[in-house]
Amino acid sequence: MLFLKMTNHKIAQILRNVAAAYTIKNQTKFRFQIIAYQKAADAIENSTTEIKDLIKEGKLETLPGIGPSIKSHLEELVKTGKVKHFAWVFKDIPESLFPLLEIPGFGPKTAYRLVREFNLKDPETVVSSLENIAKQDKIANLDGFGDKSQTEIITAIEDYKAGKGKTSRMPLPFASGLAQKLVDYLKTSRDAIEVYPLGSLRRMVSTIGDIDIAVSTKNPREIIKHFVSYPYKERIIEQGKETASILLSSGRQVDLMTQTPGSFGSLLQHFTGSKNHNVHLREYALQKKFSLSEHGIKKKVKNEWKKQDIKTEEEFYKTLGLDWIPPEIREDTGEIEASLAKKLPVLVKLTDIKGDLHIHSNFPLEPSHDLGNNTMEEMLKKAHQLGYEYIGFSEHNPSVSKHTEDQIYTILQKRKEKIEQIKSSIKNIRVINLLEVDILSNGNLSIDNKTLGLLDAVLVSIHSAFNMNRQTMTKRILSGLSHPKAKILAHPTGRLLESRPGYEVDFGKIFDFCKKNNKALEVNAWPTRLDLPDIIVREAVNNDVKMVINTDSHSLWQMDLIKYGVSVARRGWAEKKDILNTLAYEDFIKWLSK
DNA sequence: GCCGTTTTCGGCCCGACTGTTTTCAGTCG
Repeated sequence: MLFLKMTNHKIAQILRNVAAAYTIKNQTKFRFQIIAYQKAADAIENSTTEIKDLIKEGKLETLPGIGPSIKSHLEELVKTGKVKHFAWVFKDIPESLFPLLEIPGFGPKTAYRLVREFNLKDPETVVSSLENIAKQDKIANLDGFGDKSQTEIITAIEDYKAGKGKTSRMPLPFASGLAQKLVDYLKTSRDAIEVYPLGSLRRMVSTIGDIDIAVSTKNPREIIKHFVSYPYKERIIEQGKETASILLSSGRQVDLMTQTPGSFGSLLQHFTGSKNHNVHLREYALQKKFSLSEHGIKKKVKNEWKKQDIKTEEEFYKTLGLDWIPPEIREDTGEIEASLAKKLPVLVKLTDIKGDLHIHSNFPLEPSHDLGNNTMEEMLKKAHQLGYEYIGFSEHNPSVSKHTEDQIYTILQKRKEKIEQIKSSIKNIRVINLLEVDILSNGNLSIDNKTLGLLDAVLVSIHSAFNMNRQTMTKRILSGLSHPKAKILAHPTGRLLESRPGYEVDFGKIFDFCKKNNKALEVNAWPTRLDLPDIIVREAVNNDVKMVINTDSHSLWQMDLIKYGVSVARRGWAEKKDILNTLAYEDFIKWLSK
């Protein structure tokens, strides 16, 4: 039955389509329903639990933005595969309209107008058909359209088909590098006083769509002229008096906003987002007779709005009676309430990290997965430079198919001798003898007890047979994790950003087990993993489950990526106490041997 | 249609930019 396979993403999409359909039906009459359905879609997209499981557990209404009405519609959807009320909303709305909404510049009104005008009915071909129609010069003479909008439609569709613009997201470190180039370029202008990357980059979101940059200046005209002359731009998307957007030849979009130094605090706050954070903040502010924007804070005095310039972000929040909120948690998931109550978390910091426990050296232990590129000595030197107290080597276990148990024992015995020798010669950093061990599909660890005895502890992880159902996978992981030597579950969801969704696991059960048995979950800092995902980190924190932040480094330079793991932990509201590798060596070892 | 540190009723963010318009609708974030 089809509906059983309905993912959260799919359900969110249906709700967004409902909002779009309401917009076409009567935007004024349904304006609050439109907002409500969009909010509900956001909540479902961000939920870590499948909607059908939430329904089973009777917890659907715990999602913010889901009330009695949408709840009953979703129950109907999951039970029967369709919803009476939605059928009514979608009546007279051609299905072919929805693919067009994926294209930048197309909203419900434009899309509806065009599919009706040209009688486009097939969702599969609507985009190409419309492109042809535009190229045949048939749009420009419609009422409300013109040559320019026709050209824009062609460009937008071509970009969309080529995957340019807002159609894909890039890993955070890649976006940081790209943004830095823009920042450096903008700083070459005399008129640029301060330049910062903001938006999802500043909030350290795992993947970034477009790059947002703010400039403090007394001369926005010059800054914008300079910006749109960026040598690596493909074209200018828009260019106004205080903002502009360009498309890079790499297909990425960059948005620029400017503000005078005296009001720069307001722009920092506005352009950092998130959108939901800002909307909530503005609603809260209204109660206090404040109106917020990127230009400043207006206060209502005797029925007249009086504008106040805001220089810094701290001042912005303070004016509203709030503590400054770290950008990483500005997602409208309780941070405004926490700030108001003076109960914001003290988030873990990069400098709190005292060691990295997931390091692959090039010690030749003939693994079935990849070996590292540097010697143990080189990696220790790097760890010392990073200010660490300790490091754990955790290469993959030797290949099971290519060795006998005795051979594996011998390899790891040699490795242990090597580590002992290093311990006696290198004194400025402590070494822990770990290993990354596969959990086989039957739940057993891939090496035997005798060999495990050579090690201080192991990280366990899934590297095969990903396609198990939730129950079996959960059982498999708990079985592997139940070995006394297994202390850390590495990259717990197995996801690869933008390419693999990760296997299905019941994290409720994993949390219970970890808490009861002193196990930890890894926050893997590898840029395309960032696994645990931030929203699951948040649940782990709420369940008092401990974590470690590791890089999974296979080369020296990768050890610097730890900051991205820290940012994931921060986005999950993790404090120092939640992260075990903030402990001093003695305390960490004490936990490891518990 | 949702929600609550004025509220279970009566609210619901704010502004830039563009194109096609002579004052605004649509889209975006």
